[in-house]
Amino acid sequence: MPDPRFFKALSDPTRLRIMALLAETGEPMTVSDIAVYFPIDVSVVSRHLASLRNEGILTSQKQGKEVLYRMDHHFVSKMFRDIAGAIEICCPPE
Amino acid sequence: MPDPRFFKALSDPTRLRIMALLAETGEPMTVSDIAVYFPIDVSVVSRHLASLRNEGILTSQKQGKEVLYRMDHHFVSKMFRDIAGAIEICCPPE
DNA sequence: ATAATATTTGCATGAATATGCAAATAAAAA
DNA sequence: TTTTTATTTGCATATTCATGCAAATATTAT
Repeated sequence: MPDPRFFKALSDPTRLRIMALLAETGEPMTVSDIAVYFPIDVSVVSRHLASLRNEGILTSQKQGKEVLYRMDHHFVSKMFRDIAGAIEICCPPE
Repeated sequence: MPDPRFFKALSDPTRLRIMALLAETGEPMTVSDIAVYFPIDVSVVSRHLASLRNEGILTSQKQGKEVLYRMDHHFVSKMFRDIAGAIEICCPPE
């Protein structure tokens, strides 16, 4: 089982919608780009993005004055797939 | 993406260790059985189990004065596998 | 019926956290 | 350089939540 902080990062509605947004577009987005979709302050979005990055779920790349955030889909999909695999090993479907 | 409450249920260290315990043993356990492994009050364990059950992660079955909790591994593994699949569809590995 | 055991629930409390606003920092534009 | 733009950080606040303890509930044992 992964660190509970991985799940904690995904346990907030706004952060989960940020994930969905990044997954839909498939393209990296800046903090401001993302903030457009949410009725909260940009600083709060910035903090949410930092939370997700701290768990390895997102990566960031500075480009001029902007910061591009993108999903680390290799990491994330592997994480979920590994968890599913571990559960199926210990509790095989009869 | 699933409901953030699914991840929230897994975001607590104790609840995640309860999951690991149920996965290791592979057998249903009573509240008291589980509580032995944790330095917290039984009532707290009971609440953690209820949280996991509310999200469909665990199921419970009353047996006399005891309550048996078991992991719904079909539900849980499918959930994780579906998430991994969704990510791989929208962000295919190049 | 009474007592003992297992679980849940009510209540209080301290810690974590999501949020807004203002200030700080960084980088581009004028 | 001065000013705008993008992002982050400091601070205060309200809410959520994990926890302990005691009481309530449910079921079995005596």
